[in-house]
Amino acid sequence: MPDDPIQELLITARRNQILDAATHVFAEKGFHRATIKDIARQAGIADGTIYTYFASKADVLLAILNRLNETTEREQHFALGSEQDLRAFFTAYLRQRMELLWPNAEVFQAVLPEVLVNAELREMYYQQIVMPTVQIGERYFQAQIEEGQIRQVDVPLTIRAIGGMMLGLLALQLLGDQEIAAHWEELPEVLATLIFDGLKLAEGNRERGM
Amino acid sequence: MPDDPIQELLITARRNQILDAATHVFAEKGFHRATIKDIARQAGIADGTIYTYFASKADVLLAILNRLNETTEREQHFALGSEQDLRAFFTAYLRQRMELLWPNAEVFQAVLPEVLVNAELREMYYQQIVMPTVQIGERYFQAQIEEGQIRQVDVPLTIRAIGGMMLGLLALQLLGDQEIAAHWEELPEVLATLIFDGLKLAEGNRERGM
Amino acid sequence: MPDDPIQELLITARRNQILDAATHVFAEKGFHRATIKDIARQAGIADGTIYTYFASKADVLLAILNRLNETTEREQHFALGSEQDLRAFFTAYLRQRMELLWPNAEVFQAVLPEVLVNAELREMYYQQIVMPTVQIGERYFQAQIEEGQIRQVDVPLTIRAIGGMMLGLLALQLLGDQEIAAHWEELPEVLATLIFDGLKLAEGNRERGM
Amino acid sequence: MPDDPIQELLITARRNQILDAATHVFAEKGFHRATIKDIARQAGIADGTIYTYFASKADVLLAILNRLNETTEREQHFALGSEQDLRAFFTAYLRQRMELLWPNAEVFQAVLPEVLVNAELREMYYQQIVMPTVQIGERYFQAQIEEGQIRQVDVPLTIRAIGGMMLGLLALQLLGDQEIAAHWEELPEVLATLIFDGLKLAEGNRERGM
DNA sequence: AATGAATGAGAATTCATTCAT
DNA sequence: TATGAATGAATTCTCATTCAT
Repeated sequence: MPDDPIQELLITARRNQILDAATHVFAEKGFHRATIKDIARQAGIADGTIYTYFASKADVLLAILNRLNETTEREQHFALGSEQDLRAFFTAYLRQRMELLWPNAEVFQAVLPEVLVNAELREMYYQQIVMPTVQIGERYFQAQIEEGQIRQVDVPLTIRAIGGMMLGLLALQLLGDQEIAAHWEELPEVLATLIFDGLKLAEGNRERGM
Repeated sequence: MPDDPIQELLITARRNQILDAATHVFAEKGFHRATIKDIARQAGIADGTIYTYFASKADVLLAILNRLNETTEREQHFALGSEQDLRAFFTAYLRQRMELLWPNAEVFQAVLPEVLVNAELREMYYQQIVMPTVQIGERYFQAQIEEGQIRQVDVPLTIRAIGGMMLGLLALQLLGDQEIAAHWEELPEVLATLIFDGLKLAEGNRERGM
Repeated sequence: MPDDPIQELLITARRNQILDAATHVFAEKGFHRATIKDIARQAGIADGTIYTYFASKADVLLAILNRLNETTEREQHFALGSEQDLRAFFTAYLRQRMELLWPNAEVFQAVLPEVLVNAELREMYYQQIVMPTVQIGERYFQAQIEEGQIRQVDVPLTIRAIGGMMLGLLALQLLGDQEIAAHWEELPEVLATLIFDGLKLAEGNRERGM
Repeated sequence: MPDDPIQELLITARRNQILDAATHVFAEKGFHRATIKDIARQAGIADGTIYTYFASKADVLLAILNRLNETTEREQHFALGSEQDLRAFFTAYLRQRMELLWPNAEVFQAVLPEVLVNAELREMYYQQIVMPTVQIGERYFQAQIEEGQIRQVDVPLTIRAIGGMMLGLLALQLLGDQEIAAHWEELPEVLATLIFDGLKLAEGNRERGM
């Protein structure tokens, strides 16, 4: 009975149905303003049913976070360093990062505000989502520096700057910025150029004011 | 009574006392978990007194946001472009941005989560705080490009990338990142270099692997 | 189907299985804190199955009460007055009363609290369990008095005093009294002496202070 | 402010108002069936007000128990052993016990069922109410035996038998027994005679069948 | 008959807000 | 103006009961 694979499937499906509904409602109203009734209605089930699958409202948020964690882990496995052209690689890397963040924008909107405010969730989010991502980047950057592909930089701070930039851009979009929303396809290119080439004029152009 | 300047002063002082208390409590527990009782106790006054100065709990948050807005406006007026060396200017600019954000970290922690979740506040925050800052940056970048000081870039996205980076770094720190907290003095330098020079090797170093 | 004796047996067995489980759980947690799930788990069946045998949770308690009633009735039929020695008779009588009460202590703990609080159950318990027992005692005492075996007493109150004593001692034990639990074997003797001889000194001992 | 004697008085009065209401409602419906709304309505206040004075519904019950404890303690101080005639003393003693129990019948009905079912309350009730009463009795009985006033008996069990008798008679009345309710004035006399003289015929009457 | 997921009524509790003092 | 007790609407969660499988 407990290991009946069909049961298992039904349970997983129902859990996901609830998590989808909760993500939507949390993103719309925030964790606290969203009521169990809201989530149940959105999921098309009765209030009580939620408690068959989750211990509490907080547990629902936790499960959303865990699902995000799984997604993050899965998508983290991409072929780093297979590119020849470093700028092209950066573009690809940033595009992949964005393709992880943007489609999950609703999830972040649902989860971030509460994470920022709840010490326990904060710790969990930082350990399970932020840190692993940061570490992958650090390892890769260190390798690139050692291979002489990129300039000597303060790796930890630089990685955080780049990661923070992605997170910050997402936040600006969540805050209602239309520019980012309208041009997000171009963002990887723009960011890659910014990060790789910097703002300063190319060597040859300096005198010519271009 | 209404125009008595001493009265006015007392009222402002009491309002600020309450806002300070509320900022602290909101940052610690979040807007919803923080109760009027918490704020009153922190401010050393009675619950009811808060309602002499603010119409509602939401109004207290709004007032925190407005006070932040005033701070932002005041500090926004800095002498742009007075620097000769552009990298030095960037360092100074980023340092000034950070000096606006970091000491107000508690305010942001108090305000951001709720702003991300409340459409009305979001609109207000975006119009009054994000947009003005972005526009100042846009105007300045445009000027620099036209003067041939920096490379041709997509100004709106680049500005947002840089602003987002600051916001994102703040967010990472709020999420508990120790690296940023420990090295925030060095951040302006590191970021200025990253943004101005990029990651790619300096021209002369390319073959030598440095 | 309805009169199939094997069916009947199965049904009775299942009902008793549920009643045993419920008695245990009610005694442990009380009627209200005990859930249908608790009872079902204790009985090793599914929640819903209970409703095949009982109309409601209250009905389960009622059935426990009725089963207690049957037990009481059955054990009530003992040979009164067959003893010669009246003190020996009393000892035997009290021992028999206690042997009815003590092994059913769990049942009383399950049932009493709710009976004390529920007018309907109270009425039922009083009519079906208390009254019959009291009446048997009254009839017997009356006979003893008429036969000149015991002193003239207020029969109804005396009977209630003795019955109450048994009930009260059980209650004290349920409340956690170790003395009673440790010495219940001696109780019939002690009580018989108390009730039959009283506390006062035997005639011959009065002067000698013993 | 915290030690303002008028405030203190108001608080005590309001607490007692709530405890009176709760006692009534608990006695009528039992702890679990009684809702906070019931208690509030009975007390003529709003639901929430109860939580200004008590931490929870369980805390209200606890407070009823503590108030009972205070009453018990206060009334326990009576002049034991001042009587000459032992039978008269017993009558007085039992009357005093009953005058403690009977007017508080509602309190017992409110409290006993839950006490019987809740391990924590049980422990508390036993330690604070049952044990002190038992110990006073034990000490007194021991003294009487040593003075040669009463027969050698098993003191602990005898005391419990007498105390249990009182408790059991109260229980029988709570169960709806009319006989006890109608004759409770006579009970001390009847019980004193029963306990002191026992049921057996007075010496001289044995042969004459009286 | 047995199961146990789903239901939704009901209860305890919280807390923003009011208002008499 | 300041106070804080009182209010009661709103919310989370529980659990007896139902019913499709």
